[in-house]
Amino acid sequence: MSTSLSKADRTRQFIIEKTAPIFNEKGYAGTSLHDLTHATGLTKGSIYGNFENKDDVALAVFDYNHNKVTEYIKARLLSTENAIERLLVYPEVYRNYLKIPFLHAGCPILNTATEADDTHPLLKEKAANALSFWKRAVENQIKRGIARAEIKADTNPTEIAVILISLIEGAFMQAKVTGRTTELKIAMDYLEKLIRNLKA
Amino acid sequence: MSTSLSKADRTRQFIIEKTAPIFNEKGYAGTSLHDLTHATGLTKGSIYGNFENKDDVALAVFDYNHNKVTEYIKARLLSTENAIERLLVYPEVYRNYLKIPFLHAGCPILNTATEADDTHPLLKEKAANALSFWKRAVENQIKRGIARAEIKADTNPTEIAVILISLIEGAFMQAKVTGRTTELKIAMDYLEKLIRNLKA
DNA sequence: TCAATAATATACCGATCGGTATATTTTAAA
DNA sequence: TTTAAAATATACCGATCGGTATATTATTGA
Repeated sequence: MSTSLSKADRTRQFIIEKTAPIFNEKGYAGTSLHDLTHATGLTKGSIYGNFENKDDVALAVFDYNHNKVTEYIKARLLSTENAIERLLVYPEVYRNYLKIPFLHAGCPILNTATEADDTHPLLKEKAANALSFWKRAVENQIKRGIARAEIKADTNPTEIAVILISLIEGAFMQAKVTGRTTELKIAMDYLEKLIRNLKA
Repeated sequence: MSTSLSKADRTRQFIIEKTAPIFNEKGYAGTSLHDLTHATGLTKGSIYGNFENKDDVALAVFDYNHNKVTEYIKARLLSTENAIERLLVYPEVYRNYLKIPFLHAGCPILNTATEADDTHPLLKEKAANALSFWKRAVENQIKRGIARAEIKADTNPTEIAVILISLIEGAFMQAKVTGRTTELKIAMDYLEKLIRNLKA
């Protein structure tokens, strides 16, 4: 065999990859089984042979979408050692979201959080965990920067992390709904200034 | 008659008021006709006698929800003449969103913008207009504050408006999905500092 | 190469979707 | 009080929803 994955594992992955953009675009309630069969070219029988139900697909898709963003950011973070430069990766990435295919339909965390908060406990929990993960990652970058004497010692890691996430998500939402990047650019410019001001 | 409104007008208003929280909670795609009949105690015939279709209800409900928030903010804005105090109304209101019934299910702009951006052009436009309206209102408060010499003359009204909106929406989303207000509090504390720093 | 088995397709289920034609009831002006 | 019109309820439509039992096909270890 050319791969160690079973046929089912490959089909499962295939379904996730093909339907990921749809869930991110239309949301959980807005995505139908027909959308899944149409996007994959498979039948319901095949989809239900690999997933328990629609929920099961949605949860796997969230992980996939979130992972894509995380990997993309991570690769850029590791391209520099400097803590300030690393923090600047965030505004840089989201400012250019139009150039990043899997961010076109929106931030998976934002989309999922907003739809699922009152309706879908499992998705809600996944979105909440993703946010915690993101916050901790930013906090750790700041702590590392303080330890390396690249960031002011009196910087509050949690505060900066929360501001960074809020600005990105809030501005991203505006960009998506207005169809222009004016506000996103303003917010990311401000965030960059704020980050540069952390320099020791 | 005790009111000048026709029966139909009153029923129409009744339907809007009763279904407003549901649309804000479940979203457009997640709200069914059954939800509407259940919430109102009316039948489909009655609802379709007063509205053209589900879209028509959703659009009217968005206006209603958005108007409620706007009126609430406006009343508090007018309680003070000072520009800084007026700007502080925004973090103060959203920080306490749990105490405000029609904000429990989330900010109607955020909810609508996130769901409708790729799926529902009319709702998307309404959300975009609401954002423009909000931005202009904040800008005008800042310009007024500069004219009254209460705010630094070199303040950029648009920049502050965008930061204010982004921080509120981004932090609000986090509060809704995590179920705690820690992040919202941090973001609103920061926003208050930022606003107080505008003082001339 | 050949079975056993795993994976996928077909055909169907009841429930619910948004929507409507028509009958009944309520409103309100004369 | 009567009556025409407006408002609401009833009963139904076809389409689509998520989901499943079973038949067919493809895979894979022996």
